[in-house]
Amino acid sequence: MASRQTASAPRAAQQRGLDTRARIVEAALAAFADLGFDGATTRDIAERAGVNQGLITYHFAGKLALWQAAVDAIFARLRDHFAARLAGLTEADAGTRLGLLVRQQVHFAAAHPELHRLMTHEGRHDGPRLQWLVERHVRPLYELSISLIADAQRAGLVPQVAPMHLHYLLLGAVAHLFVVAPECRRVSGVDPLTPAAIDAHADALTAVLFGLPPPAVRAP
Amino acid sequence: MASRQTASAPRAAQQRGLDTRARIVEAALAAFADLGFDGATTRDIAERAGVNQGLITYHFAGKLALWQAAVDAIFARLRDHFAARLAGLTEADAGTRLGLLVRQQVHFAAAHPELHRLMTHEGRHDGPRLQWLVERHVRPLYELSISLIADAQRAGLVPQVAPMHLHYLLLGAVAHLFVVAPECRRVSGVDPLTPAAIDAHADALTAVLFGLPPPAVRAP
DNA sequence: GTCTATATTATGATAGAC
DNA sequence: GTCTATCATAATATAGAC
Repeated sequence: MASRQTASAPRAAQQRGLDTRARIVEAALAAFADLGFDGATTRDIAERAGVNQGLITYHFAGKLALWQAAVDAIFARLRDHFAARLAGLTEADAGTRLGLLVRQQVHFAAAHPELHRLMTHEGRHDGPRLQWLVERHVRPLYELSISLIADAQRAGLVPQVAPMHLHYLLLGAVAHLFVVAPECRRVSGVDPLTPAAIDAHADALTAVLFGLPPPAVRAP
Repeated sequence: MASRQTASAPRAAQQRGLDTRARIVEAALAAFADLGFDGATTRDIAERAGVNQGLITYHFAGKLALWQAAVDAIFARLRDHFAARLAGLTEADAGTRLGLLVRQQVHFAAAHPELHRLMTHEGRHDGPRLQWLVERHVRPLYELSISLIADAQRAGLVPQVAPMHLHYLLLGAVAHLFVVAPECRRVSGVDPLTPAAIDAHADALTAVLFGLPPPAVRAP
């Protein structure tokens, strides 16, 4: 990496650089999720991160490289979330597994709406950015999702329709409420980001999906 | 309106102006749905409409007024769609009515993905534009949706959860596939905008929602 | 590593010819 | 009604001081 110093260089300056880099990535993630690639400006990102605009060019090759770093960060967060909460669940039956997975998706979407906001920006135009995003992050998750849905179908837990449709149907059902949270607040008066509303949304989704009341094992 | 001529003025020029105006609104709708208010440029809109950029300033007070005209146009299309296809269905039972309504929403979202693309752009930031959008267009539709959901719940057709959650859950489930159609094409190889895929999505949604195979009465 | 200053391009809006 | 030309502003990226 261009900003990495040699082994004999002062550690303090190196550490400071990494912190700044992380703060820039965090600000970039928020900005890109809010406004999309073209809508977000490097000036705004620098301001959100509390640094000068010139520093972005120092730490990243350009706006695209910064966007890629932000995308990597949010997908890493997604993997961490599910690795931490669904580990050692391979022995549970397919129904319990899918139910918890769906609840965890709702909780993640509420805690990190940046992911779906980013995806709804990028998913609508084909091009080099979408190609990179799909090959690097989306495809593995999509294939995992499809195989889990097929498992649940073999167990008779969800309708026997094409898994692709079930996948996108669930994705939209899980996340749309949190993507348009300000609209929901205005039209209904309810803030969907409160813990009670998040749980209510997970309950609604599992009730619709399984035609049943929510499972006894609740998500943390 | 500033462009309206007096009664004695030539009708041909007036008609030409209205046609141009309509073409600009159409191009603006596509651009705003694709890129959002800030991302879309008046130059791009003028180019898509095949007119000069200066004409936009002549026909509309500014970018905001053009955006409002585009929003009015897509919501008028929504009302026309449902007025034409669900008229005289008040005698049908609540189940048939809700099933057909959901199928029609899928068909509309596929035929006019601009509506949900617009809403997912505007719904995420509060401000004057969202306020205008909600008060003018969203609130009446939201209240209609909530009352239809409550009807279906009284008939025992859908789970007894808060109608607001069911509303946003359905909206996302209906439209997300079409909003991110390019992503779907890349990751799954399926074009969601083909008639077969649209029907398959409607089938999947009704199967999940009612826990049943699709109804005998199919949407046209 | 961080900042200031600036070159270059593209935006929304306007003025005025036809 | 429609077009060309242009202004003022704000964008990304760069150069160079500290």
